[in-house]
Amino acid sequence: MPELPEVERTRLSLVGPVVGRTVVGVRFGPHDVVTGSRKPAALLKGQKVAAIERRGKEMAVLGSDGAAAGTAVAVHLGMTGSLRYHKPGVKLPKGDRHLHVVWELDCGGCMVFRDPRRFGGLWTFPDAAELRRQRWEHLAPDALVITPAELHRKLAATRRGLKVALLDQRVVAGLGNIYVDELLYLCGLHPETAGDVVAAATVQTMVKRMRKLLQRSIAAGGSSFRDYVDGSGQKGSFQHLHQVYGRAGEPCCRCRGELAWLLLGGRMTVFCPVCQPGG
DNA sequence: ACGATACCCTGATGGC
DNA sequence: TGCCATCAGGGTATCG
Repeated sequence: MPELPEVERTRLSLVGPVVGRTVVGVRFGPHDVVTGSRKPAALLKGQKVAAIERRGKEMAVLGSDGAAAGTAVAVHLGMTGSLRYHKPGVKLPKGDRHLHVVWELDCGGCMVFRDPRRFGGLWTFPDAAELRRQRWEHLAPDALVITPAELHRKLAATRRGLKVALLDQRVVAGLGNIYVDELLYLCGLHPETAGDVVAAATVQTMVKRMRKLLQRSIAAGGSSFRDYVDGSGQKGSFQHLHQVYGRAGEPCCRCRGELAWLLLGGRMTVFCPVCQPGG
């Protein structure tokens, strides 16, 4: 469930306590969630954390080895993943089978990757350039960065419905089920509207509203449903501002009509048939 | 190129 | 109280 706003909150909350720290040890849980080298050095042992970046729903923890470039770890939170910093002295629960990787830092604190459902994972690369090339090359521009012209070009190239197209990370990176439904509602667009019939001017409005939506959610700490928390354990509150997601059968905020739902691309899709006509 | 479907996995939920 | 069935969903893979 972590989408762009939740991943960005996680990143922001980790930058302070983790960037600049040196990784003095790496411990692994019982499940292997690492693709690529599992050597401690590949997971930044002995290196300083130089930066934590984000593209779409994906984070990258970049190491630096003195003057030399360090290794790089891509982190995807999947559905239930979290990346958290724990202060020195905080005891991790014993026997937690969902703790997958613990990075011990020179401050005495640690960073922990936990993911019960294991839809997320870690990918190690020799350096940041390799990570970007191998892992991020196929991703579209980030939803906060993409220009209307770029999005229009991608949508014009597909006949798929907007719901399915916007969930595709090769079209725009960072949107998931929640924010796509919210965005289409804000734009008054039916989720089955074919991508290639959307006018450039409409896409321009869409990009504006998308940025506003995502930035508002980031400001509210993201959306917490069951258990999403950021890197410091903080919950978000944007779920209280959702207008359609999770509200099928309830009244539309605008017209008071009943919100409908459809299964599109295997995803529960909630929309207002009156305010989002067509399809 | 697209839609449909299955898979990965576990916690939460609801019925009995 | 407990046991089962069901469901959710991001990404990937496969089939038609």
